[in-house]
Amino acid sequence: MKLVQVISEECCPEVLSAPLGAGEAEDVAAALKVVADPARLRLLSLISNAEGGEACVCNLTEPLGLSQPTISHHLKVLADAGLLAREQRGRWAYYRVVPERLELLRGALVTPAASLTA
Amino acid sequence: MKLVQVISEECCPEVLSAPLGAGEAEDVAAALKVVADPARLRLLSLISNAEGGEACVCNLTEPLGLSQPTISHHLKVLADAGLLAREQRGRWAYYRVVPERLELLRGALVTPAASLTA
DNA sequence: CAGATACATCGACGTTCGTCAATATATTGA
DNA sequence: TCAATATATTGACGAACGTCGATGTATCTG
Repeated sequence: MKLVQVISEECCPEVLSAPLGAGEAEDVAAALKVVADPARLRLLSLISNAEGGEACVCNLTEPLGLSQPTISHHLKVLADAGLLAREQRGRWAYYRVVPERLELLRGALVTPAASLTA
Repeated sequence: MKLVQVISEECCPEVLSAPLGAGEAEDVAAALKVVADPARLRLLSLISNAEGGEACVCNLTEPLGLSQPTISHHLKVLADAGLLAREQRGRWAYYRVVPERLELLRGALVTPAASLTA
């Protein structure tokens, strides 16, 4: 997961605003790929709607119906992409959504018409 | 590619606004997966910035450096997802971006804070 | 220190996906 | 009708990805 660094640094240019270079396209695609997974979308959704806006792994394993290693894996992917913040408290690891990062992703999908409207 | 129908019909709920069900998560993920590919992002970008906002396959093969069948494949994926409109004129097939569909995708990634601001 | 709990990492397996060469289909023009 | 052009479809291959069981690591408790 080396893409993560790239994502954190310069992602994401608006796809429709100017012809996308090969490198830019890969960066944006990598960033979108993180979110283009049902399990990870549900994790974002569940954490965002949890009490206090945060949740530990133990709260997420059951509702998703996936194994604990799988949940941990997805949380790591999301955290590496900057979409989740991780905080260790005792033996629990609490995750919370980083909305700014999601907004950056949204920005990549802006349409020229919508930009003028805003 | 049966997902296409689903996408066209009811996609996409806001991920962070309410706990996402398994089915909804799969729908949104499928819709995002269409866009989470470097070649398809460049196609959207090139077509959007082409003269008249449209382009035929012959104009897209060279700049992407991919084979004609691969370009046709990606165009079909994008068109099936409703992100591109296809029009046959003579022996050429012209594609143009459907901005509304992209906006729908953006809507799925809205953050609660951003919704209030808007 | 020993056991239990919460989470991360590792290694492996099956599936999905992007890509291409080969071929099929369709439209134009001579 | 026949050749040429533009695009779509098919079949196959390799790489990437999601998933799991087994194991490792860290923290708390008695």
